[in-house]
Amino acid sequence: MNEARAKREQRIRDAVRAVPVGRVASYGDVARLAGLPRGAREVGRVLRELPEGSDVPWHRVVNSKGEIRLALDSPAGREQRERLRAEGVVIDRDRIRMADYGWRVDADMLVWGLPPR
DNA sequence: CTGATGACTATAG
DNA sequence: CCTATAGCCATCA
Repeated sequence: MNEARAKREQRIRDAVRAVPVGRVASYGDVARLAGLPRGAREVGRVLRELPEGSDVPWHRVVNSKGEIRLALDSPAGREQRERLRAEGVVIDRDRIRMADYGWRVDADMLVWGLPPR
């Protein structure tokens, strides 16, 4: 029905799947990784629509300031904090220090000995 | 088509 | 840190 849309959504989910355990990425980061530099908002929509039990690590996506945007008291909000803490991500005063846990694609690639570019 | 919406973001004060 | 403002863009009523 809507090929283009399905394709974009798939790319966004794949980009989120690329975020390593114990690291987080912003909506904008994910959008860029998915080839949609202006698609931060769409990333949010796609995550919001993920089916229960999806293998997409949606909890590793936060805003550019390192804040979790789901309500603190909501089930999903608690779930996100829970999962992140379980992965070793420190949430200090309701936010995550991106300097420490933000996924730096280039640096990680070097560490993993991947694409030189 | 129009206007409202929003798991967004950058910038200015 | 906070508020305001302005871009952004797919989606929906």
